[in-house]
Amino acid sequence: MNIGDVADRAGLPPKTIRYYEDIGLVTPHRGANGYRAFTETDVHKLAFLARARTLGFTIEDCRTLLALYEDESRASAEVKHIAEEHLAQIDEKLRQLQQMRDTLAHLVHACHGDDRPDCPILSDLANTEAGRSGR
Amino acid sequence: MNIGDVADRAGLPPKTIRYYEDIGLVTPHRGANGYRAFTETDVHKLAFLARARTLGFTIEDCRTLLALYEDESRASAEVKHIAEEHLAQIDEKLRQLQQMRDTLAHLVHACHGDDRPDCPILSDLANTEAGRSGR
DNA sequence: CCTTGACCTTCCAGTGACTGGAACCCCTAT
DNA sequence: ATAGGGGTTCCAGTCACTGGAAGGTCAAGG
Repeated sequence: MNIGDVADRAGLPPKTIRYYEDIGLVTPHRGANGYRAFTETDVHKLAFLARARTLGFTIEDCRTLLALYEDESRASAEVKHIAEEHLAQIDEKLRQLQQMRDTLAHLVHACHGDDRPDCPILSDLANTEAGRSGR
Repeated sequence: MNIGDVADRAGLPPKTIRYYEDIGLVTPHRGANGYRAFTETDVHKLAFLARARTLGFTIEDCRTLLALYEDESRASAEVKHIAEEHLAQIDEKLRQLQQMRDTLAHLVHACHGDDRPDCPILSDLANTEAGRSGR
């Protein structure tokens, strides 16, 4: 199968698939014309990667997960460990983002947003000390 | 003032301050020895930038916000507009992250995580169709 | 005066995970 | 023969820094 069809089926742009080959995540064979010739297994792997990426795993995590997937004698504990670490990072990021959101929402709410120059948002940015803790 | 002290006061690494000069966010003068000589105004600007960055504004947003801050005849509506767009992006990102988190938490919960190979996490990744919608 | 160590300078390269674009080749249909 | 829609490689750019090398400067202590 050619890269375009694989892209459609795996849900990844051709560019990304070429990139994944570059970094050794997939190793499709080549046809006589120099085109990449993907097998069903390749497509399956790429779909696996696409799904793992949408769950936010890093490429290196994906590499490991793929290896575990192909290792029939894996321990599920290993997979779970990776997922748990990732989950913890997501939680941390969520916490930070939520904090940002709260502060920002508060500031946006406080700004009247008309043609006058007074602006609580700029005031907050300017005053390193003021209005930082507690919200 | 030298860059190290400014770094301490503004809460930014020296490297970052040099980078900000590179991209034209601050333009400190130079002393006879070639060292950057920062004024109080520079420090204030850098603290402003540091705060804006912790709120997640892009560098380009920061540039605009700084310009607005220094423009006494600004309209607060302009500031508010930038903040609202940014807030919307944060909300979108939060939504995506939360979705990721939910799916991932579900999978982690379902995986027994022992030395056996069976693993719902890998199963999910492998089956593009299954178990995708609804959780 | 010399040295030590902490600071400062510039410049180059790398990060993560792609993405855009140029220049070129190949295949199929008309 | 040609037109189009594939495919190929390679290089550069994204974002906001960050690390490191190679070298200049300054204040304090011996």
